[in-house]
Amino acid sequence: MVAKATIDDVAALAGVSMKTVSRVVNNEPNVRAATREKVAAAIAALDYRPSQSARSLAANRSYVLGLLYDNPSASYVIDVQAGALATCRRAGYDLLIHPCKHDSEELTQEVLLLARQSRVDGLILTPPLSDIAELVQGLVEAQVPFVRLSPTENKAACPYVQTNDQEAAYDMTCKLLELGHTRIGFIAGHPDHKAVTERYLGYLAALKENDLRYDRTLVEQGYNSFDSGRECAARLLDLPDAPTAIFASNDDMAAGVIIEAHHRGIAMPVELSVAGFDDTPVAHQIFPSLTTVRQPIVEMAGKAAELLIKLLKGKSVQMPAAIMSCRILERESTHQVQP
Amino acid sequence: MVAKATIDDVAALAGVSMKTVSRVVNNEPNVRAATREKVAAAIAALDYRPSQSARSLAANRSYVLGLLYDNPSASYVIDVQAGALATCRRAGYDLLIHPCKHDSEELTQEVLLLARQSRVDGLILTPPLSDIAELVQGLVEAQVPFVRLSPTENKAACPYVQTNDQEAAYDMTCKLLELGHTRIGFIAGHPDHKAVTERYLGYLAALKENDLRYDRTLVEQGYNSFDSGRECAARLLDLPDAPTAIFASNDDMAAGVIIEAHHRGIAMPVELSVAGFDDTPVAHQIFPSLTTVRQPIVEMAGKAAELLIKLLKGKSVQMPAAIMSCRILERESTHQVQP
DNA sequence: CTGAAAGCGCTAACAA
DNA sequence: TTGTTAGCGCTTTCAG
Repeated sequence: MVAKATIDDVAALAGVSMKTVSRVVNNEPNVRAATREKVAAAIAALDYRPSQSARSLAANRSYVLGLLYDNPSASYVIDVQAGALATCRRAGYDLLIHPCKHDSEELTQEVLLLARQSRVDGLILTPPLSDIAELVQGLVEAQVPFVRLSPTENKAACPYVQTNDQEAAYDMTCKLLELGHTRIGFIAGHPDHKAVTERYLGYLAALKENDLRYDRTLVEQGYNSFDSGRECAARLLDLPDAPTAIFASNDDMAAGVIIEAHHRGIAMPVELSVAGFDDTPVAHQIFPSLTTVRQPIVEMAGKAAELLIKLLKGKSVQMPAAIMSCRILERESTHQVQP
Repeated sequence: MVAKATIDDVAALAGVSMKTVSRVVNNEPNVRAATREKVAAAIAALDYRPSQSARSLAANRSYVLGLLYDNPSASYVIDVQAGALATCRRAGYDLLIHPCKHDSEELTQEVLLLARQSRVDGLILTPPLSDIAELVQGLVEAQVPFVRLSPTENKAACPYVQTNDQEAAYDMTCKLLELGHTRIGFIAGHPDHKAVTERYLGYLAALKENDLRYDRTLVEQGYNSFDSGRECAARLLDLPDAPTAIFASNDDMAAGVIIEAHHRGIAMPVELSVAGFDDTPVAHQIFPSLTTVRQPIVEMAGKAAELLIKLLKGKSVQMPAAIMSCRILERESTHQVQP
């Protein structure tokens, strides 16, 4: 490897002090335009690249954000990563990923270590970690800067980004009602995953709004997985008075519904309408393709990283920080109820 | 944040020198057991955590590995990340993710920057980046340590990990032949993605081995995506003498085949057998569930990280470094040919 | 607007 | 087996 130029080399070549070079590199004010150009030329000539480790040690910041998640959906995680990274790159930050177990005993300690070792300057939490009270509490106490995606509790703890997904669940339910369905099955999300379970509230609100009585047998407890969706669907379809539409709290479970219906020879969407939530890749790779809700995950994560960086710069961030909109995607799996 | 203890504090409390503490922390030899314990006690008492930035600067290594990828399959990327991270954690490393564009002009420069800024000590390249000659060349020249997953070219450049996936493609084709299929359509992978396109060789070898003449019209050029798979399927199914089985080079394209067949009212697997490759989540979320090939991706990535860390420690790594085995998963989408 | 000096917290090289 | 002395390459502080 070619010997790397240091800030001293640049300073010498430009005929200025180290500090001036530092100012130019960091876009600090108080440098004459002419000086700035001279330094820029020297930097270019030497192909100088600041050492991150030296910067980190001296400035006591790593210029790295940590992304925490415990989510089995690969597409969700990839989207969050992509959004966060896009912002990071623009701002000169890198992203350290840190998958973990939301039910681990040592979760808080493990995460605090990241900050204590000065590996990350701040953290982005995604559901269901956004709602782990102990973790949130621990970060607040240790004064580690962080932002959350889709938290449902203790929203004052830190800035956050969320969507109107409860409203979208309401709209989706209304759409099914408009199609003439009166018996709409619902598959709830994993109890530990608040952001998903709250979609249930949208379902309930829509029923109430339309004066439909709430039938407890139409609601099944799922666990966000394909298999759990399939099991819930089996129970719903076994009902003497089975639903004509099933709304699952996420796409994986909705896919389970569709597969279970296929195996029973139920024609979709004519005999059964199915709706999901998330617009994961499976939603359009399945037959019939799934009517679902798309959240702007990439944008949310980008916004979250943006808020975090703002926070790191000491700027105050007003809360609630950002609420973004979901969109219903009507595809093949929903249909007018049959007489 | 509580004032963090430094190595000096530990040394003072333990009544030894800074260097001895350093030795204990880094598990270096030449410390008496008693001293080691004394230091360990002091570390525990102060809850001392070494600063990564200071370590990085002094030792000139970041203890961070970089993971490079340009792969649209979320599940593939997540699996690679999981495998690499598992190894990293055991070895005290962190993982920086770096998605990029394999056809970008500045790819090599951009990647070299990561190493030059001392952000990463070494890199893991995944397909299709494993086969970007300029990038590989650039890393070799800059003496940046790296390992590759599933490279097909210039294998002497660095250690690598691969699977016997060409053999698996051969086996899968044989399996279809055994089921009585003689007209087996094949959907090739994206030309830029060598690791996928080479599966075609397995298909060809199986035909040859079984004395089946090669029919050019049965082979379609796909681009790894669901949509391209669907388009290829449409062309194959439009053939006057359409195939009774279609083998797609990956699951996304196979899913496209299944959906296209559904829309044409073709009963699967009775009228058409479909096989894929990769065992992505869609493979079992689709109807009929997909017969496919599972590569041990998590293990491969773990092994790759292991090799890289070995390399960083100056140990020599023999090449070819590791070849891992694929497994065919027979599910619902393949069936005896109909008379 | 610019610069000199003093570290950041650790490891490396060398002594003892 | 242990300790001492120098830095690593930057940013910060404070002086000009």
